[in-house]
Amino acid sequence: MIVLELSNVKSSVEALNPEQPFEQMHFVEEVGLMFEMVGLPRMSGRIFGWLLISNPAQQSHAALAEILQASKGSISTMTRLLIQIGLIERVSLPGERRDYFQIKPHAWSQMTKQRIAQIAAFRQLAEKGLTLLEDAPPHLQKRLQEMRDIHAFLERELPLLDERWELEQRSLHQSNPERLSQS
Amino acid sequence: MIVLELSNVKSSVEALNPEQPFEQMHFVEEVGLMFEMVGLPRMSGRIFGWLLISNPAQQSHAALAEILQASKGSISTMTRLLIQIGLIERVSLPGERRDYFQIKPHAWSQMTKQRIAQIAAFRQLAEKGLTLLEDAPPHLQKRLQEMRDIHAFLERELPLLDERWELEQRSLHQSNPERLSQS
DNA sequence: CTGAATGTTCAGTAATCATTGAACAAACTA
DNA sequence: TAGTTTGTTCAATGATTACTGAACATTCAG
Repeated sequence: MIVLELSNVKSSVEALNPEQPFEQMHFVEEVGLMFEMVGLPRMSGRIFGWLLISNPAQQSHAALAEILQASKGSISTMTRLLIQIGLIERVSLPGERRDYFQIKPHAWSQMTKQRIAQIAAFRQLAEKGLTLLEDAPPHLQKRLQEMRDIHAFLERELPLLDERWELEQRSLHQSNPERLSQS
Repeated sequence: MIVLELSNVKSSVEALNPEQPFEQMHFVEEVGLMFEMVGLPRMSGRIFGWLLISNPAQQSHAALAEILQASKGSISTMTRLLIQIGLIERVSLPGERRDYFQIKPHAWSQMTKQRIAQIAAFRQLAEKGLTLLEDAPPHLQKRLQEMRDIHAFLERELPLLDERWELEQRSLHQSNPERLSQS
């Protein structure tokens, strides 16, 4: 007879108000759907969604599998993906064998960088198209010129926008240093 | 015995330099792959890609099916999708029964608008998550606050960026009025 | 060493999504 | 009216992708 000890794994959900878990899982599902809309696997979105609201912020491999009702394999693959695209990170506590995952601070500027890369790819495609039309009448070239120009514009401007965001954030945290983390 | 009259349909490709078609179809495939990366059906990308380089810029239903080796059904569904998301438009010539499609001018600011809508959805999700954590310690809320704040920032700034683009374009075309379409 | 705990990899499957092709509809011609 | 052209819809197929679960590592404890 085998008795599994799961108490440590369940606590994260059951320690809460019994009304909460349902809403939490609903949130997790919604993040899953959003990720799917952006072209990422739904399960990667579920993991990310849970890490956004979990307590504590660090969650183990096993805890994720238990709460999201997913196989170990799935968790392993999807956390690898999320780490690779810069949205979460692995944290290992000293003296602990198991790994934990958490949302990576500034995960979002990582996403912005990816978007910029995509925009660059679109600009390059437009340029490739223009070389195909180099002998064509100008009115036929216009379509691709517009595509190239707007992507070049965004490629130039989005990094500046990101920089401005970083600056705003930094100055905000200076005038308000760590007040949030006391309570 | 049935004889199909296809000559009118083939002309669009065969009228060109015999080296070109291969490169053209390569371009079309690349656009297809890009669309797939962004989460849209590959065939919709092929149609869009061909409409970027086709001569004339307007292409009929039948011409698209022939050149892209796709079924009528596929073309019908995918053009509907592309019209719905604002990337192409249907043009009908007076006295002609068939419809033509072409790249919609300013297709790209349409795409920007969609991106902004997606960003708004992410911000709303973050807010929903924050209400789940309203009684949680502040350090747990930070993850979602960062998510909300950056998306609110982009939601505010991207429309301004788009406006600036429109302005730049308009002033460019005033100082250089239609010079491109003479040649 | 053996056994337990933790992760990863990968072959097989389940589910999803794009695409086809045939049936249908509408609009014009004769 | 019947026949032709043009386009749409939709059930069925094919292809792709996510996901599982079992086998395989690795590391620690005894």
